[in-house]
Amino acid sequence: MKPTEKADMKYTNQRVEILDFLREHDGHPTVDEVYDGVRKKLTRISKATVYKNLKFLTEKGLLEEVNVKGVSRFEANFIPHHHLICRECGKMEDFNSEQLLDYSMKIAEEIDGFTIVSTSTNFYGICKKCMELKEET
Amino acid sequence: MKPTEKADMKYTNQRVEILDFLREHDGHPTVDEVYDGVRKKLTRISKATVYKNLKFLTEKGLLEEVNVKGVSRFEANFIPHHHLICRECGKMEDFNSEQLLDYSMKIAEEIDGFTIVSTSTNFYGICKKCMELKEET
DNA sequence: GTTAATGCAAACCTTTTGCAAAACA
DNA sequence: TGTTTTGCAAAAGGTTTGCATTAAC
Repeated sequence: MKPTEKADMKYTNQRVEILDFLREHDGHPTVDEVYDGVRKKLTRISKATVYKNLKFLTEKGLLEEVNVKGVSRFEANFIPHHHLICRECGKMEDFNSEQLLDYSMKIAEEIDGFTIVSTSTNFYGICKKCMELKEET
Repeated sequence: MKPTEKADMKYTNQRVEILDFLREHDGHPTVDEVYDGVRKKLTRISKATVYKNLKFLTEKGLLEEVNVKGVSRFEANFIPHHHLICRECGKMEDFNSEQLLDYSMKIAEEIDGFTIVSTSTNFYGICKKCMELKEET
């Protein structure tokens, strides 16, 4: 959590459940997945509330929005990291490499016209499951 | 262009103009920017045609779709490269570093459960223009 | 001459908004 | 109690689809 962004916000049940859900699911859930997940505990939550909170929490800096194949996904992991992305099914996993972060930030020093504050590398390929499906045919 | 993807497609005026436009504009145009740009030459083109073609050409592998702040953007540059992304305005520029590509692919060799075929690093920060705007206030 | 692509309008999401009621601090 | 947030329903955006017409090969 970014301390500077704490501000005056109310920790409603809905908000807490959404944050908890995202902290427990690091597979970068979509809006619908968050909605379905949170609804198991808060059966009466509306999708508008999910939308409002995902937007709000992203603006506050408590969540990060990423996008794969045109679909918004959310994550609560603020430790800088990389992503493994399946070109077939859109699945997205976190991948850590301190080495690569360091290397990228070093390269960032050469960049003009942009003040770089962070980097993240996407690794594109095919996940195990999709690979197996391909081999079957 | 990926030769394997050439297949049987018709090179209509609309399609050619969309491809040309994207090849001449490496600033990762949005759908609306493509539409506005192409309409200067083909005044009667419909937005549905732009949507259909952007989708079709992306599936054929002639375009790549990227996403910044929830907005789809398209590019025709298939030489592996990185991106400089402004967290303020969403502007996106290409950035080349053969070094970093090599380094990332080397790291990719360690990855289990994903067969990695390419990598791309995003450099996040603030562009010159947004930085100046911030300093004014 | 066939087949594929266009343009228009309608249909379809997905996301946002307005507002009274409820929940938080 | 005052302010923020919720939930609902309606509105707004963005994207896709159906189909007759037109263009490409």
